[in-house]
Amino acid sequence: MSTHHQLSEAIERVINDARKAGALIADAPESVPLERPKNREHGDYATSIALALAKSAGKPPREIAELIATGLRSLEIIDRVDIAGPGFINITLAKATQGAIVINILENNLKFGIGNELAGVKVNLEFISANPTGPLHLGHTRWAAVGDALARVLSAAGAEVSREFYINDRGVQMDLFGESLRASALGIAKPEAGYQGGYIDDLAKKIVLAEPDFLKLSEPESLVAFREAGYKLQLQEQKDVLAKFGTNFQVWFSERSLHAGDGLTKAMARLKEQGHIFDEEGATWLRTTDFGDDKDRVLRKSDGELTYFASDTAYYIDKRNRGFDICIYMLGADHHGYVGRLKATSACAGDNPEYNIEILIGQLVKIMEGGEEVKLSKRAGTIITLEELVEKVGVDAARYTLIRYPVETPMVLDVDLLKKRTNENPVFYVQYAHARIVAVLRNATDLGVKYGLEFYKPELLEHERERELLGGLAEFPRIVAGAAQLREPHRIARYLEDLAGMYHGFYTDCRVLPMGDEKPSELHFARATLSAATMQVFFNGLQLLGVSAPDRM
RNA sequence: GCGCCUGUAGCUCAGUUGGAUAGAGCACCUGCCUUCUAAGCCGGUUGUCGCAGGUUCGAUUCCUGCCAGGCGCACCA
Repeated sequence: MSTHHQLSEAIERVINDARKAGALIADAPESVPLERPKNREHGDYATSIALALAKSAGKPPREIAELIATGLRSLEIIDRVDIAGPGFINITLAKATQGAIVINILENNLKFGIGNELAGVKVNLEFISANPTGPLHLGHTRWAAVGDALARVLSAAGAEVSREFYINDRGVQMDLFGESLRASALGIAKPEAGYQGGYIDDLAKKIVLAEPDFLKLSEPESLVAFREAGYKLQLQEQKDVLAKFGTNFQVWFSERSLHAGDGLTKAMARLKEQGHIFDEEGATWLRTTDFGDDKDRVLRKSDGELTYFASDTAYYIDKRNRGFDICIYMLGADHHGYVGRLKATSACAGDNPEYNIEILIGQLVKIMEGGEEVKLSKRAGTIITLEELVEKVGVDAARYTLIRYPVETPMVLDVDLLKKRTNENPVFYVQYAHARIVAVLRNATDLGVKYGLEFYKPELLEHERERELLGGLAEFPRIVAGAAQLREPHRIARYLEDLAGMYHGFYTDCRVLPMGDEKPSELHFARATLSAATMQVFFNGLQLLGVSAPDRM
C-alpha cells in the first residue's frame, strides 16, 4: 500500500472514530484531500480536511484540526503533526515510514508503479490513422509519441490495450494518389488536386523499376496498378518509420476490409435494429441528432456510394464487437467537429457514449526553425516528416518533447533548440540523472559499498535532501495512476523532471560513496540503496514514455 | 452566426478532484569541480494568472459575459 493511501485511510479512521464517540458531529467526508505541500516547512503531507468539515460541524476549523491531530499523533507511522493557517494539518512522517518506499521499490523493481485501476478493462486506442498516400508528418508525430506513451500508461494501470492504426485505403484520395503516381511515371502533368510532393516521383520511379510493364497497361488498368503498388510501398514506409520511432501497433486496420468483409453489413443492421436509420432524398441517414449531434449524417449517398462516415461507424461497431470496452480516438484539432457525431454514433449503436467512447483532441504543432515559423504545406513541399524530425533531433528528444505537453495545448517546437545536445533539452536532464546513478553504483561496487535490501537502514536517511527524494519516489504510483485516469502521459514526464531535480540536489549535498581512505559505512549503504531505488523509478518512468534510459552520457 | 481549444515571467510551457508566499526550463547576474558524471548544484532578478463580474472561509482552478489567437461547421476524404 502506498504511503499516501495509508495516510488518507488513517485520517479517515480518526475522523470516523471521533464521530462515533460523539466528539465530532459532522457529515462523513467524501474523500480526504491529501497533498504534498510545496513548502517543505509544511511537512511531508498536508490535508485541508478540517476546513471542509467546518461548515457541517459548526465549529471553527482549527478546533476540528486539533481534534484530528490528536488522533494522528498517536500513530506510529507519524512523527509530528502541526496545525497551521486557517486549519491545515501538516504531517511529518516517521523516518522509517518514509524510508520504507525504497524497500517497496526494490521488491517490485520493474513492477513498481504498476496499478490495477483499470484492471479487466479492454481499451482500443486508435491514433495517427493517416492515409497511405504520403509520409507521416509532424502532426502525426505528436500522436505517434503521445499515443504510444498513453498505451503504455494505460497498460501500467492494468488495462488491456490494443494500439490500432486505421488505414484509409479507400476512396477518392487513393485514386488521386494512383493518378499522381502514374502521371509521374509517364512524365505527364499530375492532376490538379493530386499529390505533388517529390516523394511521389521517388515512389513512381521505384514502382517502374520493379514493374516496367505497368507503363504498357491501359489507362484504367495502370491507374489501379500504380495505386496498389504505391499503397503497399507507402504503407510499408509508414510502418518502418513508426517502428524506428518505437511506436508499434497491434492492429493495422484496413478500411477496405470493412467493405470486403461483413463489417459494414453488420453495422448497418445494428443501427437499423436500434431504430436510428432513415431514408430521405434517395440517401440513407443516421439520425445522430437523437443524441446531440448538430445534424444528421449520411451513410449511403443518393448515388449509392457509402460515405466515409459509414466506414467510421462500421469500424466503431467492429471494435465493440471485438470486445473492447473503451474506444479511444486521438484526433487532430482540425477534426474536432467529429466529436459530436462519433459520440452520437456510439449512442445510436446502443452503447453508452459516456463510457464506451472517448475522443482526445490534440492541438496542432507549430515548428520554428532559424527563428521563424515554418509554414507547413503539402503543396509547397514544406511538410516536415516524422523521419526528418528524428534525423534532426533523435528519437528520444523528439518523443520526449512531444509527450511533455498536454495535447490540448498548441505547442511550438523549436528545432534549433532540440538539435542542441545540451541541458536546454529537458530529456537530457532526466536521462542524465539516470546515467549519473548508474555511474555511482558502478563505482560503489568497486569501492565495496554494498547496496540492496539487506544493507538498507531507512532510519539513517534524515538529511533534508534524502527526505525530499524519498517523498518524491513515493509519489510515482499515484502519478502513473493519475496519468492513466486523465489520459495525460505528460504528467509522467513532468514528474521525472521534478525527480531529477531531487536526485541532483541529493547528489550534490549527500555524498554517496566514501572519500579517500574513508571506510564504507552503513550510511553509504543506505544512500547507495536509495540511489538504486531512484534509478529504478527513472527507468520505469522513461519506459512508460518510450524513451531510453542510458547508462552513460 | 454556431461550436471546440488556447490566453500564466522576456521566450517555451507546468499547475486532476478549489487551498498556505503561483512554479520549471531557457535567457540574464553571481558563486561552486585536487576524490561519486559540472548535460550538475546554490543564490539573485522577472508576474494586473487576457479583462470584468459571480459562487465561498478561500478562485490560476468552478459559473456568466466580454476581448484576442487557433481550428471546425459537406450526400469531401
